[in-house]
Amino acid sequence: MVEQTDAKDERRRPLSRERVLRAAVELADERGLTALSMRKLADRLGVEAMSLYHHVSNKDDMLDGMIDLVVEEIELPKPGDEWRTAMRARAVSAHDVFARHEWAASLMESRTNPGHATLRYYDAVLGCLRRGGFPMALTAHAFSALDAYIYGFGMQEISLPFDGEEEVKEVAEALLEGFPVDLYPNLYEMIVDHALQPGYNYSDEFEFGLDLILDGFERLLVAE
Amino acid sequence: MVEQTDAKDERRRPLSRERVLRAAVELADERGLTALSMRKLADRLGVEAMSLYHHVSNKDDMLDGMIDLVVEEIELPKPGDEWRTAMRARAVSAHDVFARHEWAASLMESRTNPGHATLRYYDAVLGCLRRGGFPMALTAHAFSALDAYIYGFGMQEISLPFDGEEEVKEVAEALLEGFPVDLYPNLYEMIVDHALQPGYNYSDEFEFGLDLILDGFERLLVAE
DNA sequence: ACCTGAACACCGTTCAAGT
DNA sequence: ACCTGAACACCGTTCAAGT
Repeated sequence: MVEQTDAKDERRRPLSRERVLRAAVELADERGLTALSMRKLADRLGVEAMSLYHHVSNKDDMLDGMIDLVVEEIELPKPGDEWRTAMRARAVSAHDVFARHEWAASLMESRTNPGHATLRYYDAVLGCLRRGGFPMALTAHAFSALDAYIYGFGMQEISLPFDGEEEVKEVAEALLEGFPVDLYPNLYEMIVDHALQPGYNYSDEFEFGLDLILDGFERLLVAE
Repeated sequence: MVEQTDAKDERRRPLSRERVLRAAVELADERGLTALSMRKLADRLGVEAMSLYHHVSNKDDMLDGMIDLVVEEIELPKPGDEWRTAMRARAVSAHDVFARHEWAASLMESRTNPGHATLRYYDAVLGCLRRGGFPMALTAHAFSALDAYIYGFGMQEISLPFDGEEEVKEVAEALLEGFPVDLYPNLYEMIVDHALQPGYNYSDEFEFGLDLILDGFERLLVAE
């Protein structure tokens, strides 16, 4: 009579779209998007692959659903906050979310079927800028620039072959063995004299660029 | 004895890594990355799939090679040009290249094995900034911000379900049939009162954001 | 040296059949 | 209503065999 939630019971619970999507996100987080097959996902849910098709119409539909689940994690700009505070917070939050779900940034931009969470997110961002006094054209500029930057940075970051400050050094030092300094002198200088110096952390670059863009729009807004 | 270069002769020419990669880029351009399989590529080259493995070690290696071929098309910053002119030109060129090869931006950021063209491209960009008077830290900031923006914008753009001004309107108007205005009022306003107005062209947003970022770095540079 | 046929271990998806 | 077994048309890749 005690409530049981161990793995066996979990497996016995009936499938639902929600449960399928959550398991898919989990699998993609753990093993990457290429390891996410309908068959392996079914396996993890203790079910046959074909059963999944009762809850998602196909793999594309499933990917769309996964994206929407991830976007739900992004902190929406709070209606009371000043536009700059709110935009900064949502950008940092989006960046965190993309770091938690490394497969998401690239997938998000290649899908063309935004779900409810995505539409609500976009709407909230636009609303925040408009309430902050942005005219229509400037709102479009800011939306486009910030979004491009946030996704672009997220993708850049996950393509780096390391996590954290420690690992950077190991990887870089291995890579620099036999590095053709004469061919790429500026790259060499950047890595050795800057990126490998103590205190440098690539992920700090995100907020630097973000603030630079926000500064730019603030300047344009007061000039209107 | 006349030189013949029709399809049949083309097919009979021996395979080479170069020829495989060029055909792969062509196929991805025409039919998208998901349609690029080793088997279909072999077909197009008039050969069996297994023959490709004499020229690329596997599909990953092939993807790396394709990226490098595409990066080669990006105009390198000219050593004589002032940093801002050169950075603007290379950003616009990169943006053009990603528009020509829609599959490339997302693929580029997910690969971790940069080839010669990619390393040379990065090196040239860094060199341009350094020669322009950028201190090391600011060079890293500018490189990171510009790259994130360029790739991010490229991905955003290709995910839009239309090409050109005409088609925007058709797609948008179809989409707005039954659009839940009350749920997403700001999105609705943006689409109807701005994006669908004559003269609006999404791809113009690229240069707006680019100039804003370049402005920001110019300001920081003179303040140094 | 370069290409191939057959095979292996995978995919997504359909459909008729089971409970 | 929900799940499954068998099947289909695909994948990338290996390997021994052909020229």
